[in-house]
Amino acid sequence: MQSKINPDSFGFLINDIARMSRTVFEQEIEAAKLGVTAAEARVLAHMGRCGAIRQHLLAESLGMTPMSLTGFLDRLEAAGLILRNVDPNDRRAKIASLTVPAADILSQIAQAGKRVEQMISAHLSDEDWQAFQQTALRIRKNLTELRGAVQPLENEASK
Amino acid sequence: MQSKINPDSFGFLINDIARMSRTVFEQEIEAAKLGVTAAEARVLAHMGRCGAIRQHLLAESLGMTPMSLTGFLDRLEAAGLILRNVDPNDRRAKIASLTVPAADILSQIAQAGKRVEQMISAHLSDEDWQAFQQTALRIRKNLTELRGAVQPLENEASK
DNA sequence: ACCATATAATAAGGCAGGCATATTAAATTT
DNA sequence: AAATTTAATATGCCTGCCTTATTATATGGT
Repeated sequence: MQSKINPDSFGFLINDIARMSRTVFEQEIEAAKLGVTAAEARVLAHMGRCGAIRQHLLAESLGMTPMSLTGFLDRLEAAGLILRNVDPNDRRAKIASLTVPAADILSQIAQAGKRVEQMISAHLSDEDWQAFQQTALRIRKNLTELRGAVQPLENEASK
Repeated sequence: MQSKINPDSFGFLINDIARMSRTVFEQEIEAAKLGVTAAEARVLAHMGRCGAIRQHLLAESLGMTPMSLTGFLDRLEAAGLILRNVDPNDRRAKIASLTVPAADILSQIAQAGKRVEQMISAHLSDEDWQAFQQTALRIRKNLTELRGAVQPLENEASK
């Protein structure tokens, strides 16, 4: 009846994997002297997929607040990897885009990612690995939907 | 040839899941008013599994530096959830152990974890879920071994 | 027995990845 | 034209983690 907790339960397990694989990934990136962190790489990767995009949309696609994204973009801009241009259709907005040098970085990030993937998937059959990724995609979808469905409070009540 | 990066690759995917599930977990814990963070909960969980243990061993089992652990233990001690006693066999060392009130917290953490697990595994068959966890365990093992095998540098060279 | 070295915890301080709140400028609605 | 909403940002905070000392104690070599 005392509900023994165990550190192999889902949350801890996923967390461990994320933490350790980020460490490995960052070591790879460090070794490649790219000068970006894993989180910054994630921003670049999304930008690579989306193309030029307004910041708030990019933030949404990354699942972070616009303010958090601002910090990343500040650093990436300082590193010459992205540009911020005023949106001609809405002068409040800025459109973030990758610079030419970013392409090379992006490709090296991808390679580092693949090396890490290989290390991580050692001793796993291809089927198991595929299945794992499929399930992971489904889980992320569940989580995304969960997040979308959370705010049924705080609309009413003032005024 | 241009090695298109995509944000569904392993690293980003795992990271997304970890981040989002930690958020959900923290919301659950917040709602339960336990007064601990997810990372603190992880420390408690490991302590629950290990029993009374020297700090540096606990840190190792958690994959963090002893100094990082010190901070966690400071907070947990202040919250009355753990004790630090001098090891009678080595007065430099301290042995961390759970207090009686921690048992209740631990059990509530476990319940919160289970609720999150249910949310996350929605729409998944039991087989898929089991397989996922098995693979995840294997992956963590790979990562742990990787970490163990990393430091073949920095011993020689001085003096 | 004494010294050198190694080890356990900790203090101090830093960095990254978030967040919430408030501000400013521009767009949109009325 | 005024009120409201929206896009980005400034400021300042928290948490998780690290590195580099520092202090106290153990331990091994001679």
